[in-house]
Amino acid sequence: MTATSQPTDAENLLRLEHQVCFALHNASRAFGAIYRDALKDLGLTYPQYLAMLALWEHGELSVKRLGELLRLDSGTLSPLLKRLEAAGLVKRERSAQDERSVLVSATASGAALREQATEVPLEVARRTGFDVAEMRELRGLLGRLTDRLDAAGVAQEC
Amino acid sequence: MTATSQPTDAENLLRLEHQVCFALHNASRAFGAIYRDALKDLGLTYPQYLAMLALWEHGELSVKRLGELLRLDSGTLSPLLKRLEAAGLVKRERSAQDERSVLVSATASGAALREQATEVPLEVARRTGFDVAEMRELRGLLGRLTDRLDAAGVAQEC
DNA sequence: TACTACTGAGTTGTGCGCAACTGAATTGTG
DNA sequence: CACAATTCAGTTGCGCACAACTCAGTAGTA
Repeated sequence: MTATSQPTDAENLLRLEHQVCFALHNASRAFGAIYRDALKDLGLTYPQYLAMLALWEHGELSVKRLGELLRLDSGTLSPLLKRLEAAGLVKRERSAQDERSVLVSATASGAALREQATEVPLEVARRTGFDVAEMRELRGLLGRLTDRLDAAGVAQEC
Repeated sequence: MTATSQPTDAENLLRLEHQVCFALHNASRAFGAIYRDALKDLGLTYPQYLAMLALWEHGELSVKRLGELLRLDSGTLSPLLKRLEAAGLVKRERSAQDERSVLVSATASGAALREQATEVPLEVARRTGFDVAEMRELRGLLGRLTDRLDAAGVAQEC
């Protein structure tokens, strides 16, 4: 570090960028800890919970479509869905129209879990004491950031 | 969704917080993809890069102190540090004062990597095109959120 | 001093995330 | 029609994150 000179705008920017990325990483993990605890009665991890939310909301989904909704590829989804299937929450079957595609849907017991799952966001909200306006603002910032990062990630191939 | 009735406050809140956590998760992964690409020439992952940043800034650190700085426990740090040691970037030795403690420091080659690493945040900044005001705001929101989540996680034990 | 409690690092096991790959089914094109 | 290119799901391998545990070293206490 140059002790005598003022930090330049560029240096401040780099520092800020690093702090934002690290803060994002930490906030995501801290949130994970809250959900891990709130979800342990259901026997679900957070990614499994997201998959069930998608199936509850949309009904039957192909692995591909589910991956688009959750931003996950088959390398992550296939084993996750196998675990949900082993737990009896989900059914998988090849599509008759396109034999490459696998259709995933909640079983009766998976659908029944939805009732119990409504407690989860209530519990999370209770424990975190959210400020609605702040969360709305945060969501907006995160959405814009993710869009820009995705664009930067794709643009790299040019 | 009940098409005829207004969503209740509870439904709004739940919907909102679900999106925030998911948005956080996605933004963190999108950032990870950018860093993964920017770091591949250095042969470092993002968590390894964070560990090197801490060692460059503070010099020799115990595993415990490093874990406090990065918010990681020995279950994550021990194998990570072993990989950095195998790559020749880091040295580990038992403390003479307290034989339980292991002191970690950058080797000559680890220190040399610092020069090359200065390109990383430049590359990330170039590709993401940050809005400084937005990033500053995001950092603040994320910090407050993490504090609240940590407090909620610890408070659970009461 | 002996005994207990605690601390710090490491190990094991599980699940997520991602890259790289395989293999089967489908689509497009000559 | 035949053959190449593409699509979709799954597998393998690696690293991170975390819980639960072990073990050695240290500190506190009767």
